[in-house]
Amino acid sequence: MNYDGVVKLALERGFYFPSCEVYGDAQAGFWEYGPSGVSLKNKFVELWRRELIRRDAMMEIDGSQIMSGSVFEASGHLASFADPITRCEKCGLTVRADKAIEEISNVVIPESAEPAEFDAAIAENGIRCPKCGGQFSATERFNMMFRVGIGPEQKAAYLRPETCQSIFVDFPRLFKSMRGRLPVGVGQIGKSFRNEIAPRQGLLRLREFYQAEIEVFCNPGKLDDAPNFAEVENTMLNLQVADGDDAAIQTVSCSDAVQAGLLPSRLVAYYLGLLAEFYEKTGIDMSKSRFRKLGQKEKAFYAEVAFDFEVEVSTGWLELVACNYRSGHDLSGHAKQSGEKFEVMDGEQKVLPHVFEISMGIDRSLYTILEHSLSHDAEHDDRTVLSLRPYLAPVHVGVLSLVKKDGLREKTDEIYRTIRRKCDAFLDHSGAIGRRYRRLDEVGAPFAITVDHQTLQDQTVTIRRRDSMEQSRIPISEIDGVIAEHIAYP
RNA sequence: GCGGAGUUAGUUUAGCUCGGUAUGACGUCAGCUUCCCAAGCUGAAGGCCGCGGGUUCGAAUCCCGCACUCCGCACCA
Repeated sequence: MNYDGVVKLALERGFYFPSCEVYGDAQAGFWEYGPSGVSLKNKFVELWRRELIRRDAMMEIDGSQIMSGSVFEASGHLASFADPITRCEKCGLTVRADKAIEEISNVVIPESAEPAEFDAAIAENGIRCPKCGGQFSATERFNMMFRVGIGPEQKAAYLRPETCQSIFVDFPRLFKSMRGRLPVGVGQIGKSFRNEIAPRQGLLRLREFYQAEIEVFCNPGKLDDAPNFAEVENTMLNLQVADGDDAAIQTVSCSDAVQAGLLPSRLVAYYLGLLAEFYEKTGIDMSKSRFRKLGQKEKAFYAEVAFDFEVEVSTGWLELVACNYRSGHDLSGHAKQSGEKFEVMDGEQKVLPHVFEISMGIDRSLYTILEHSLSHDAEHDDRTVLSLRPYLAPVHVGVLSLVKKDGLREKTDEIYRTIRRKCDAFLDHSGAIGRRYRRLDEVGAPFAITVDHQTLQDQTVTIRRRDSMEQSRIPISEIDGVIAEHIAYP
């Protein structure tokens, strides 16, 4: 399916839609999830918990979305998260000062330089607007963090631009109170906020978005220990280590990737393996995925080695997860800024842990799942089918009466009441039976149970499968078990 | 943020050139049919035509501004 097809489904079936849409002053980059979207998201998050948090015995926290200025001084976001920008006074073209200077005159000025240095370089090299030849204005810093004022004095604080800072700040307490031992992962699901210049493409580029982040704290001297590495040694990864979008992608096992030096350590390979196994279970087409090694210029300011997990969708390659080896950047920054001690004991050794991060975009992941799962079934009147994995389906089972009269409605209601607390069931009496099946196909419901006249005689119902459209009869007493078995997480 | 295209019911769409408050389809709801795979019959609801201003006796239609959506550039910590 393509982008427009997913958006149409999202609007028609309550997956997601623009925020504040009834008002003219609604801002771009804000979308909300409807009932189907929330149900899908909750199930996705549960899968993430199972496959990453619980599987690796990580801790999960839930931190504040508003954090103090010191946090972002220490993290480097106040300095590095702000782009130096300048604007053409004639045509209004806005460019990054450092990039424009480098492209036009080959003079390299670090991104973190003072605005006056950019202005000086622009004047010295006679740099003018590449589009219209106009004069550039004085360079300013545009920070992508949303600033908020706390209390009557409006003290400065910020909406977090990534969830992980609470994990770093909380690390000393977590390690002590939860009896941590290296390596240890700490995860968090939550919202992050970035003042994007041009948000676009719905869930793919938001100003307010969900992240599922994991920070693995490890002893930098023991990056090849990875105690559970054997679990993923045969897990296959699509790796793209050379520069360039079209560079070759090699499909190798985690252990081969380490041996061949494609990945820097067993620790990194282990977590990429877990991540690949997780995404396999979301139903995303893994043959359209890659772990792309980022070049020096693409990496975030805090990253030493970075791999993006990307998936091909109709609009191109889409980054779903950033995997960054952040080294000691964060903990040493917070240690210095706060005066708190962030070193911990690893056996007999006192170490400042390094951090390997798995920073997942939930909204983008959900979009990708929808796009890869949505199709038209040409063999059956072009029916629209959302072939979600059963455990991710917003509705697990539709409960239908073949017809409403002769007591079938009442019998159907009774069955619905008994199963609705055990799974996501949807009751429907109205319209032709075939239309109700098709409607369930569109929200991805893997099963439909239909009550007919035979039900009243022998206490059996038909169960219809979304993908094969096959039907079979089962006793009412077995509905619970059959549904539970098929919607269980893998 | 720059340039381009667009915005009409839940979705999709006609009407805009040549101003007179809007068309069809799908969907939804109620009833009939009682039929196990959409598009059968009857009926209904749903739009101040993105928002604001201007021109006009009168604006979906013409003009201006803004917002949003998509595409290209830039941006993506």
